[in-house]
Amino acid sequence: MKNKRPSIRDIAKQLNVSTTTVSFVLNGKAKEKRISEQLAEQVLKFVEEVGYKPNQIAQSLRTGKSRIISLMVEDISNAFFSKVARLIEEAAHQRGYKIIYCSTENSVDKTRELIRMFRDWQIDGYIITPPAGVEEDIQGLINDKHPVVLFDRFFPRLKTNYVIVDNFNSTYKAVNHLISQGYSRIAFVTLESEQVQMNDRLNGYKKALEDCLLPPLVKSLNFDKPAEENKKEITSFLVNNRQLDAIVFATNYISVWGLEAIRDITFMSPADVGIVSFDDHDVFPLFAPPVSAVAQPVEEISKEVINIMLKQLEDPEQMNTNKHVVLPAKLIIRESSLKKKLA
Amino acid sequence: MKNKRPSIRDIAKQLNVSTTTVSFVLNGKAKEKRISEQLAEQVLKFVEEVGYKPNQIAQSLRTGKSRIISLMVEDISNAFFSKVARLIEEAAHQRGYKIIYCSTENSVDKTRELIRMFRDWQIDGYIITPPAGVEEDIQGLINDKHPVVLFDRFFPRLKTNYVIVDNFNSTYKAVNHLISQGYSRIAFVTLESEQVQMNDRLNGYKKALEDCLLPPLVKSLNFDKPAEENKKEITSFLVNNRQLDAIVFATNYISVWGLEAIRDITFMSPADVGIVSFDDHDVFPLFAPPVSAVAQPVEEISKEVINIMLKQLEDPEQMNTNKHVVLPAKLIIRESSLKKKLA
DNA sequence: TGATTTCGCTAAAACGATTTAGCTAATAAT
DNA sequence: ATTATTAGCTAAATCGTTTTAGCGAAATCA
Repeated sequence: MKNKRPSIRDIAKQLNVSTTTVSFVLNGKAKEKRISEQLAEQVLKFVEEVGYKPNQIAQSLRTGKSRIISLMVEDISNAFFSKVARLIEEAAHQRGYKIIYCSTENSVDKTRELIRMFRDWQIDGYIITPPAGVEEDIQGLINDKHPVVLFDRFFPRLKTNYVIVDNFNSTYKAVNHLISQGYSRIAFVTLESEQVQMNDRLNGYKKALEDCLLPPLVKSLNFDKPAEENKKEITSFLVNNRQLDAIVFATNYISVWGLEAIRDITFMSPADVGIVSFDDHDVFPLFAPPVSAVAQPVEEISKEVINIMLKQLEDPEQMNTNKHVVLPAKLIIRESSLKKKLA
Repeated sequence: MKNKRPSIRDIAKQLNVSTTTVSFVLNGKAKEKRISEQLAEQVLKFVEEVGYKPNQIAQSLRTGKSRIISLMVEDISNAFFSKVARLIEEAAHQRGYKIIYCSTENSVDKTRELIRMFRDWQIDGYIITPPAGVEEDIQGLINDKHPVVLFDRFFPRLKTNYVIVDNFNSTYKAVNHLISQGYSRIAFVTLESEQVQMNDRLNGYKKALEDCLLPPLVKSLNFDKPAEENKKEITSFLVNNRQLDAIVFATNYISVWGLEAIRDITFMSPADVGIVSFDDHDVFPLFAPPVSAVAQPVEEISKEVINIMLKQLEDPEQMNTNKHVVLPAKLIIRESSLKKKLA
């Protein structure tokens, strides 16, 4: 049989004191509550000896705090998100918080259900990359004084904390880099999406071309469609626009689709076309040619996110103070975006 | 102010019944406990109306069940693990369970601490890819009647449920494939590791060579060292063994290191050497040449794992019944392991 | 009719912590 | 010597559920 763990009452009984006393000592309120040093020490020693650990559930029920933070990302199996998740998890653990991750899959319904579930669980805080359409649910969290930090994207109309990268300028620079390399028919492959970060990337692209009086060429995909279908979409887009000489992909997984598409097109080789991916990926250096990327500063993003979250948790005064962190992304130039010499 | 959610008492009061009654109805025990259909319906209707949801924490405290399963993987940012995690998460959600993931980083200390923490939290079940050295901690969980499922690896001396792939035969076949392609100086790059899955892969490799009277050539890396250092190790290994004509990498991230190493060696080109990676990766098809891989059946692994877990959770009779699932892995042959014609 | 069974419901005790309010004895003040 | 203060501790309420044991009224039985 599972032999029950000792409760605070067991401890109290064995020491012939009240649970109150034990609780005070354990919560470092011995001084404040005038428990004699002698007794306090005795309690601590005994607790250490028997290895007593307070029951977190009971503690949560009583205090209303769970020391759990939820981390809802678009897709945990995406390299960018899993990296951030890993870093946030680590930082949180060090501060005594647990993280529950999950993937929203950019679905409003799933996200909504998850938020509801977490609220039922009285989770302490919410770190979210929200899909378009959950604005009200986030507002609800804020209204009810739950600490919230958004990242990767945000809602312009919502007063929230968020951490993002400067999508507009990053993309602008990436496109400019291509132009400076001599590319002039530059396409942009993105998602049909209302999300700000996607829009900013698109606008950065458009602005860069506009500034150089070049025509934009945009292809939008549907996140919800299966990958295979999106690959085909890209393929026919490329086939129908043979004049293009460079492509910017708006996320790392779109890049992967796109590269597969290029591979499958006989008249096109990855060496013939300038490529920049938004979001870096461990393996991009290994492609032939290596793929240039706009790398988001994963460590800094994670650090900012968890800091804002912990600050809120530790000081309710700091609740939803509307912190906006915009970090620069870094253009990593690899061969794929360098103009090859003509034969 | 956070306006408090209604409690079961509030519901009871408003309906002029006891909390007991409400509880019975809510838990579907109306019939069994002889609550009149009329009243039962009334309660359900009202609960629906006001959108009452039981407080999960209180429920946990009372029942001792949290409906949370912990999922401890080696590294959540590794494609294999994050895929499995995502699938398990999805299946668990559908059955009303939450998942807490975390990364062990193959550290005994971190794993131990995590297990301790989860025990404090009275987590319902444990899904773990254990690092070597935590055998006793796992045994402790089992002794205390906690549902446990290991995957990716297991401890031969431990009576536990586990789900793995047939590492030995999968590797054996992969090496045989290389041999059949005409490669004869085949190296194996792996980790210094006591973990069974790594050993089995190594042994499968050795056996295949032995059967063909070919000499083995093994390089072992250290998981804890930084990636850069391991890349250098591989580089010097390759430089010192110029005679080799094919390599099997024991995990997908080792493959990535190895491919980088090859890229950096001037006299060697990925096209010149046969390559198979244990563990597939989304981007392997995109490499030049595309990388062959032993693909673990991610969906089936996840399905088996969560099924065994749920069976235990739902029927304590089924607790730790020592289920061993060994799934076949699939050799996916891409260009990298096909012998090129000599010029 | 009186005894027994069934029906429909509920009071109250858990679960394991925290916290408020207050008690007793010792010390200080008057 | 009486009162006020303080030191040192604790009883009991509370958080929101589940569940055991049982109560009164109606129905059934003898």
